[in-house]
Amino acid sequence: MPPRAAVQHAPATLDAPAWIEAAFDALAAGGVDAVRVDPLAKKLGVTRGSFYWHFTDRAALHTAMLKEWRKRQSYQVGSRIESEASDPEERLRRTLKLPNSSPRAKRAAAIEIAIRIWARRDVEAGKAVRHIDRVRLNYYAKLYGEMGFKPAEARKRAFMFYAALMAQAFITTDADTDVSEDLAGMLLGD
Amino acid sequence: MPPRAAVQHAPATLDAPAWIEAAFDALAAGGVDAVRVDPLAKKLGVTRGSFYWHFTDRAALHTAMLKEWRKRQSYQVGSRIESEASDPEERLRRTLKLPNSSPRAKRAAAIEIAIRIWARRDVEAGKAVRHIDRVRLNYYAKLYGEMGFKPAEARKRAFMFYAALMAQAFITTDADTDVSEDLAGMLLGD
DNA sequence: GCCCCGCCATACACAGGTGTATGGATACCC
DNA sequence: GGGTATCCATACACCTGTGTATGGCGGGGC
Repeated sequence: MPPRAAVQHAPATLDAPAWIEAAFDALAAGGVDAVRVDPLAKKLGVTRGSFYWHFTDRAALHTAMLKEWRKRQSYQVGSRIESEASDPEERLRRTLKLPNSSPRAKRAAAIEIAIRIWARRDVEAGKAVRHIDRVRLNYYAKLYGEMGFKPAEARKRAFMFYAALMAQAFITTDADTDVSEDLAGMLLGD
Repeated sequence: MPPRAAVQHAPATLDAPAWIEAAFDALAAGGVDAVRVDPLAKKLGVTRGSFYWHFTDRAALHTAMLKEWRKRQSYQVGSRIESEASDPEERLRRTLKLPNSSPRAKRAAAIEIAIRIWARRDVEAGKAVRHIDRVRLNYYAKLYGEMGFKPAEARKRAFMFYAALMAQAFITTDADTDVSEDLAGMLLGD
């Protein structure tokens, strides 16, 4: 037997979550169209026989990914920020810094972009995105509310905040200058 | 001969720009991977023979698209806004409304998203995006400068402005509520 | 020790896209 | 009105990916 290609810590047996994780990598790298069974199998060092055991379909993998993404609610809502920080302003400030922090966050941002363009043609992906957007905007608005803003103003500021957060992932600043400080200054006051 | 499929005003002879336009449609709909020769040919009512006459390659089409996109600088810089409006504030205000205006703008936004995710794996696309971001940020900063802000502050505000502009295309608000008014209020003052 | 079951490999048929080679049609030139 | 250049159709070989059917291999229960 040909030795199974050297992959990181390939567990003796491959489960569905492992496939989903690899699928997210492919998604981040090349969009939905890049999450294909055969390439994934090669990267995982197995054949498609494994895949079609855990999933009925390529579409099944896609829906599983969306379900998983919804569950994690990707970026940050209800994450450790919620537990670590106390006052709303500090929470927002930390949230704003996330995109520039870990490579894990960069991966999450890439996944986010991919899902958003995916949502243009897939109904389920669209539902997931709308759902997450609602959840996040409500959360930010809640925090701004706790800071003393009236509901209408809080919602506006929440949108601006969300916009600034996402823009850090989308806009390619020349150097990798960290603009989160400036953004915090404008959105939260110095 | 089978009658050439009924396509809108199909010119008797198909030139390279026509292929590129169709390619942009495909790009907006499904990303780079969706801009394929055979489907394009079918949609245009011709065979791939036509394509391979105008282009050497699929890659050649891609680079031609990037070149064209750079030329138009997509969204708005130096567009009719520049010629119609006089003062910088009014220019920014109009720019902010663009995403919610015409279906043409929506198409441009879709193309924009597609190119941005494309830029994650393609070097040339990455260069194009960085270039455009630089151009736009400089332009917005220039306008803010004309409004009286000092360079550093102008650059910060330019980023916020750009963020808000892009977010309108990326964030799916519940209804299609036009938030451009609120954004203008926060970014430009009421 | 046998059997069954979870997990994967192998092999097949098929669909769709790429690129090339070559021929055909049409218009234009003079 | 024959020749040439432009533009596209047709046909071919090839590759990549999908889904299915079937076989093989190991380990746990008893």
